[in-house]
Amino acid sequence: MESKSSGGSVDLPGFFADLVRCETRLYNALNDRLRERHGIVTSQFEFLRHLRAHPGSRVADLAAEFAIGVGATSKGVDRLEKRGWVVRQPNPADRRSSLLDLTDEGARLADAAARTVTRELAALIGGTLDGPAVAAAARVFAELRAVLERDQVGMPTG
Amino acid sequence: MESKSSGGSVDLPGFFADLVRCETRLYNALNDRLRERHGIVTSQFEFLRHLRAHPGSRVADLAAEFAIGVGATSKGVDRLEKRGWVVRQPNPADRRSSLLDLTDEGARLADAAARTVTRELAALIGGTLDGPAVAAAARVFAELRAVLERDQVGMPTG
DNA sequence: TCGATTTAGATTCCATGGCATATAGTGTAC
DNA sequence: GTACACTATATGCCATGGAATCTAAATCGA
Repeated sequence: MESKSSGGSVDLPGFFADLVRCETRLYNALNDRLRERHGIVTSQFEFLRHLRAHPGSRVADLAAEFAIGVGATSKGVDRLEKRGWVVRQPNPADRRSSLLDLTDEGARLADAAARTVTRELAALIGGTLDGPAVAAAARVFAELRAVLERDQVGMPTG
Repeated sequence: MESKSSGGSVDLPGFFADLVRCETRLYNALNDRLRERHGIVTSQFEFLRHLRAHPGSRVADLAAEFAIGVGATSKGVDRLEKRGWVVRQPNPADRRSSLLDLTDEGARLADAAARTVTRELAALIGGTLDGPAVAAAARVFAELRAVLERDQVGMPTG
C-alpha cells in the first residue's frame, strides 16, 4: 500500500506507483485474454473501440485521443487495415488525410472484444472491490482525464 | 467522461479507458520533466525509487514488483549500472543471482528525482482535483493493487 | 553422492513506439 | 498564379519490452 496517506494530504508518488502497477497488471491481463480469444492486444482493442464510437476519425484524432505519436498511430492503423478490420476512406475535404472506419468484420470484432473486456474487468475489479468506492474513483479519473486533456498534458512530439 | 455511471454499477471499460489515458499522460509528462532535469525516464525513476526503499533486491524481485519480464528488468538494470547508479553485489546465499544496490550517486539521484516527481504530480493532480476525492481514489487503487498482486494477475511470461 | 529437475538471470529475436525526416496537399499573400 | 509557410501522414532509425532460449547454479531423489 504505497499510497497510504495520513490525514488530509495524499502521498502522490505512492498513489502514482499504485496507479501504474494496477494499470500494468490490468493491461497485461486483458492482453492475454484478448490475444487468446480474438487475436488482438489491448492497444488494438482501444483503437477499434474508439473507431466504433467515432467513425470517420483521422489518424491525428486517434493520436490525440491516446496521447501517442502520429507515426505510431499510422503504423497501428496499417496493421489493423492489413487484417481487414479498418479501412482508410479518402477524405473529400482534404486529400492529405483519410477518414478511418471499421469494416463490418471490424465492427463485429470490436463488439465481441468489448464483451470480453467487460467480463474480464468485472472479474478483476468488480469482483473484489466495493462498488461505490470504484464509482467514486471512476469519477475522479474522468475528471482528471478531462483536465489533462484540456491542458494538453503529456502529448508526445511526433 | 467515458466512465460516467448511472446508478450503482460502473462502466468498467470506460473506467479502464480513463485510467489508461490518465496514466499515459501523467507518465509522459513525468518523462519529459525527469529527462530534462535528471537525464532519466520514469521507468528508471521507478527502479531507483524501489531500490531506495528495498536495497538488496534481486532482478526477479524488481520484475515481480513492476509486473514486467525478467529480461527487460535485467536490461534495465544493465543501463542503470552502466551509468553508475546501481551495483550488482554478489549474493552470498545464491551465486546465480546478484543483490542490487544504489551507489551514493544513485541514492542522491533517486532523492532529487523524487522531489521533482512530487512537485510535478502536485501540479498536475493536486492542483486541479479535490483532495479528499483523490485520497479516496488512492485508497481504492492501493486495495486493488494488493488484490492483483495477491492473485498474481497480469504477470508476463519472460 | 550423482544425475535430473528447477531456478535465476543473461541474451537473442521480434514487435512496437518515439522522434526526425520526407512527401504531398492546403492556404495565403502578393 | 506563384512562391512560401503550414499541415497531415507516411517512413526510417533507434531504444525498449515481451517471449524464447541458453547457461550456470541450486535442489531434489534415489
